[in-house]
Amino acid sequence: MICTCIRYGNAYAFPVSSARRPDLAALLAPLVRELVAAEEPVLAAHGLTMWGYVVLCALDRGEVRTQAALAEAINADKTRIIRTLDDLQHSGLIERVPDPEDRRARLLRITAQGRRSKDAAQAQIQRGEERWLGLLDTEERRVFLRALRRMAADRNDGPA
Amino acid sequence: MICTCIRYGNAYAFPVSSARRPDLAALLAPLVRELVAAEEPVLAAHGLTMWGYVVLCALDRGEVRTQAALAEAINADKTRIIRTLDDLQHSGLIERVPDPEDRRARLLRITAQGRRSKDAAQAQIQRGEERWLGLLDTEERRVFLRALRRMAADRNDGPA
DNA sequence: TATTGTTATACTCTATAACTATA
DNA sequence: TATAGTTATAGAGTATAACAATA
Repeated sequence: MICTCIRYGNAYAFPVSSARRPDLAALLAPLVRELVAAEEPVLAAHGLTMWGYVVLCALDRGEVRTQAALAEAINADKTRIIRTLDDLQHSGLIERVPDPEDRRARLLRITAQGRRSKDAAQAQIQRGEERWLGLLDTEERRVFLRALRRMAADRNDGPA
Repeated sequence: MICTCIRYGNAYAFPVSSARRPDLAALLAPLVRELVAAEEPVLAAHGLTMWGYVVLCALDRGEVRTQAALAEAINADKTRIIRTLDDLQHSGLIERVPDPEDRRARLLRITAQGRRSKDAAQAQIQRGEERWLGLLDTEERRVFLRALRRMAADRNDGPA
């Protein structure tokens, strides 16, 4: 699969099964890979890396402030976002200021420029997604996105 | 969230965007990761690795015979499936016989035992997928899977 | 003692190059 | 010369461990 499946954080090939219906992952994983492949040149054109874009999106949501919280929010190790933060800060896309209430922590914030870059990249990314969503009619598209959001939102609720 | 995206074959974190709607990849990638995480213990219980399962599924489809064709079919480098093939062969799940018409090539075939293992694992995997598909009603499920198959099938058709 | 951010190290997985034997 | 399969090497990306500063 991308057929790739993911363990640790690495990607593996996925089968397109011969069963009555293919495994969900076997359908989804190649699609994800294509979507990601389509995103990368767009991000590059906007001077962003994938991780950088991830961070900007998370900060723009405004739900995290510290590096530790950010790392958890994007499911990354706290050590592996540091370089990304360094670069984003150096480019003026984020700010990193000491937390006056906890001098160990540094508070992160997306800058106006960072938001502009992120929004511009995202707009182009979502236009590109029409290559796939355009295969669906209006009703299918509505149901698909609703279903997908529900399944994605179930993330933290499941029993195991 | 997985939040992982894929480049080369590696995984990256994905944003949950603040836009009108999240990026498709941001919705799909975490879901894929969860699906994969759910598959792994099942595969392990059946004595299979993810790559091994991928290979068995591909061979069971019967569309490829040589190692090179298999590698292409599962989007893997030809060098990185060899160990997997060695293991599968050693476990009696596949056969690898010289091609009488081209003595360079080795023809791959899933064995009856291999098919049993694959089918058993797949049945359990698809039962486990009900954790997600069960969130959809009958009509949603039908539309979702149809839409997904259409988008996944578009793989080789697109303009770029 | 625990936590935040950081750096340095080791490990996993992958791709690349090089080899052989055939074609 | 090109291709199928294989092996060995180097590289990218990640997690783990260890550290300083602060709580």
